[in-house]
Amino acid sequence: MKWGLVPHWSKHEDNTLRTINARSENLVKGGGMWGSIKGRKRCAVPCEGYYEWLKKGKEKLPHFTKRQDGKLMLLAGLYDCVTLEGQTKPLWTFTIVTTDANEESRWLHDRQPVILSTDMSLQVWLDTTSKIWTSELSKLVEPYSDMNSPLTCYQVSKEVGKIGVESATFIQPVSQREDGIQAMFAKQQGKGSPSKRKRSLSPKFVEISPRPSPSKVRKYKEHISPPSASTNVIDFCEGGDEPRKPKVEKLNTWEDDSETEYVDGSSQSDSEIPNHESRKGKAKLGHMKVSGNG
DNA sequence: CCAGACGTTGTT
DNA sequence: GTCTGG
DNA sequence: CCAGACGTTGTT
DNA sequence: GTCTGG
Repeated sequence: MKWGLVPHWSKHEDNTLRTINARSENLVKGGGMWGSIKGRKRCAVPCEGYYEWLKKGKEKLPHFTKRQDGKLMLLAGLYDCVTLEGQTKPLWTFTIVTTDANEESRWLHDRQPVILSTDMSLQVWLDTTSKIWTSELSKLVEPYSDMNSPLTCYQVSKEVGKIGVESATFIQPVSQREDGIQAMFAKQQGKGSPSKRKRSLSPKFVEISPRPSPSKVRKYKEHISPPSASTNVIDFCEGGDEPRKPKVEKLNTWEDDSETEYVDGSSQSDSEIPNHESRKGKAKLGHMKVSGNG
């Protein structure tokens, strides 16, 4: 299952219609490419939270938003499945529904994923038996306002924005990293030889694979990548109920190949679309399970 | 009728 | 798939 | 050090 | 190619 929904009527890979987000306004409005999907193929996307880049002039400061209670967040999503011409394997993809940012998070960005915070909302969203969009669903995709499940948001390391680098530590507050005790300690240790300093200053993350050169990445973006931008970058983790430390089962590598499991017990290899996309979506950081009918 | 469009966020 | 414009 | 940016109009 | 921000 890959982030970036490819509609089931697609013949070939079409990056312009591979959407990472679906605007709730367009679901409510009706018509368009969501018409044939929104009534039948809704899913929930579990994650620790989502990244958003605060634009401060020229600066782009990544922030992480999550539930204050530390439980997994469930985002409203749509999914689809298509076997493209010349392919044998079906391609499973999903998109995340966005809505206006609520007042509390508007300082950060004008959009926000739709968060399913109650059993009720989850049930309603995942119930596709009617196969149609209802006014009840339209209510669900309004800006987040569940006072019983408050969110929290804080700045995180800019490392998260680097191509080809992944770490569960990216969801930690920047105050505990760049400015914090760890960094101080690292600097002290490095006082001696330059080589030691270099080593001790950057164990903030584990570099999994060689970072491609900017030019390569640029080419890669131009030719292969899905929509050039994503607002909501998600770290997916294993499903579950208990709050826990982010557990990274399988970090992305440039030639990563992971399996996605589905509720029906089947699984699919994720090898076709290489890392740039997963890097954008971080959809392969750990395993993701998709709930819903189909 | 048929061909063509259908999307999102934002340079992560 | 489904709607719209020509 | 090295990844990433590298522009211009704007006001009409 | 070259500069700069982190």
